[in-house]
Amino acid sequence: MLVREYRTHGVPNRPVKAPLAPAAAFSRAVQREVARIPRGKLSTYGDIARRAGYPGRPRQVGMTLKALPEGSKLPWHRVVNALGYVPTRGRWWGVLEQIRLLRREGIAVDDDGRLNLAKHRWSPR
DNA sequence: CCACTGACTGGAC
DNA sequence: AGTCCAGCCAGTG
Repeated sequence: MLVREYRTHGVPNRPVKAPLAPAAAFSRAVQREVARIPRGKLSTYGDIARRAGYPGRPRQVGMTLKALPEGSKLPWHRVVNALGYVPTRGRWWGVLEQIRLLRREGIAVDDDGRLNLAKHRWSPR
């Protein structure tokens, strides 16, 4: 399975000895946290980054999700931005797909991708 | 090497 | 409530 991974050197409290080593740990941590989001619930890039142990790295979470393989079973669609809408930046059809998947889980999303984040935002126990 | 672009966020104003 | 901006860091040209 091809999953592009990103370096995490420079992460506060988590110095990486070999700067050129791919950060498999980052990718794995992110995927682990995304996998925990229950059906019908939402999370944000920032939340995932924090829970994965990399606070302040929401952008890298986005990069990791973007790099997921086509048939990934990960509920990547449950991750939206902190402003409460499905991110469009740098994507084309992924947006419509994400909206479709969210609606299928009972989350109301308007055609512009806006949704009620406060209502569905998930916090792990 | 420099500039710019990404599935971002929190704080400042 | 909107806009700006620094921080973020791998890729690309």
